[in-house]
Amino acid sequence: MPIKPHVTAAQVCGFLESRIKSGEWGAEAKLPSERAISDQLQTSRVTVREALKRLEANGQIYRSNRRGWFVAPPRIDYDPSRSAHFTQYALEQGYSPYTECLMQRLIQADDDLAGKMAVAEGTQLLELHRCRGINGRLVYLEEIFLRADLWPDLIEQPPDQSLSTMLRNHYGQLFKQVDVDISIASLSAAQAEILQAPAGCSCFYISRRTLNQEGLVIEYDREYWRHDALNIKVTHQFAE
Amino acid sequence: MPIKPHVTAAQVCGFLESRIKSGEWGAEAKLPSERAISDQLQTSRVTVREALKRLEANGQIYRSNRRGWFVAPPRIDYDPSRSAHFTQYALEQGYSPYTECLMQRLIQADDDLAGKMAVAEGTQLLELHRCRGINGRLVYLEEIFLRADLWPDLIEQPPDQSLSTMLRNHYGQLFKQVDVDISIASLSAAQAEILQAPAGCSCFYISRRTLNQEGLVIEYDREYWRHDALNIKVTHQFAE
DNA sequence: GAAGAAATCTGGTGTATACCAGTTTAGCCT
DNA sequence: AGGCTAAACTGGTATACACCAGATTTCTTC
Repeated sequence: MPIKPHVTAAQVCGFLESRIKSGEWGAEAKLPSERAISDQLQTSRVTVREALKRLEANGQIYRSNRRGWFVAPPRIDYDPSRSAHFTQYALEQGYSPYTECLMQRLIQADDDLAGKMAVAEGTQLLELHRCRGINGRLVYLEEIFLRADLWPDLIEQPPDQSLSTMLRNHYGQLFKQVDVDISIASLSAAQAEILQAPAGCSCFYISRRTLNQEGLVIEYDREYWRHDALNIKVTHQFAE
Repeated sequence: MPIKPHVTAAQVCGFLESRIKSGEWGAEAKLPSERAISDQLQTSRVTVREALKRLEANGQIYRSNRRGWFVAPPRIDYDPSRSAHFTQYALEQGYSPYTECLMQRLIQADDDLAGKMAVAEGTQLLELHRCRGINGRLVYLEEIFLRADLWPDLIEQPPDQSLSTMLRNHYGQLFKQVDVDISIASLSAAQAEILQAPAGCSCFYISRRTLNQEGLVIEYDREYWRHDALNIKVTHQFAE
């Protein structure tokens, strides 16, 4: 008959959750360290970590590599079918958006990319890597692929402005259709490092193919979102 | 200077992944037990579990409570904006769909539901809980809410047939618009038990509001999907 | 005060062990 | 062959401990 029954991970979850819900720990607040929590609740650090991972799984908290655990801010609403700019979405919802171009280069389409963009293998493509954040926190990485023949001067452009606006205004392209794929993936080691997330962290994977009126794929992009940062909203109107 | 460097979780991931990708362990195959893997690779069970959880996070494997770990079958493609029946989707993709009605009752709309369905608080609603699977594996739970005044006889109907077909044919309703919300949540203890998933397991949360031509909310449902079972595909056509 | 080095703190990852609660299997009995 | 029981097996969860690497803070030095 154990004198002191074990403190369970579920109990630790409850303890932490009540403090988050009560507002004692507001958005972006730093939680006590794992060791401090395990001392306070008379349990082991392993149990505390188990509890923290469960709260992380449903997006209530997140961690920043070796800096600590933080209360997750509200999710951003996002409609991937609208090809709309992240910047506008973020501003409309009262956030401070941030974009950084990580890489920009010309590549040749491999088998997979050629299929996705409906071009011949070896076709020259412009590849852009960007990361984007709100309120100082990086929330997703994106890899953009554009047909080099359609955007001959694009590599000269400043990469931080809204790409969709630029494509629309400067190149006069009109979007006709967007195909969106959403699933769950995990971050590669390199991606995890950029987002300051742990190795193998699960994320939202969103890929989009944008077609113009002639049916050409004018943009193909892959986004890797922190799973706790995003709420996807899609509205579909049925044809009459 | 350590004589035997530690076996890392990443190495265990590599070991398991190579066997899955090579086809040595096909879809639905049972992996060796955690203890057998840790013995074979000369590492601890904790490290093996860490590796298994990473593969679980990106949907390569899944676990069934206290039965073992299994190779995840291909994801099912699903377009939540089409209000289409799961059964049809599954059949088209060559799966054997399965549906079971777990619960069916009349309730009164609380504050939250009243808002979602655009009715007054206290309005009588029909609530249905179902679970659905493909090829013998449960993949999601759904909670459906219908206005009792619009479907007076529905509670008498056999619950296992396609609800959307039934609504369309039997009640002559035409769908006009669907609002879809997608995010990540975690399963409640009760939900986890039904899906044979571990406590606090992360899942896709999809909620849908279907409006008819008069703008009435004729159906509101919440779906909780195994995160590894689903690939969401949405196509959006821009207006001319 | 600014710059740089060192100590401290934090999560990340590994070791070994233990016991519990369902699932599956093996064996026994009828 | 069928049915029951008990043993073995599986993952789930907890203990305690140790060391690493990066982030942060503090202290020292100029």
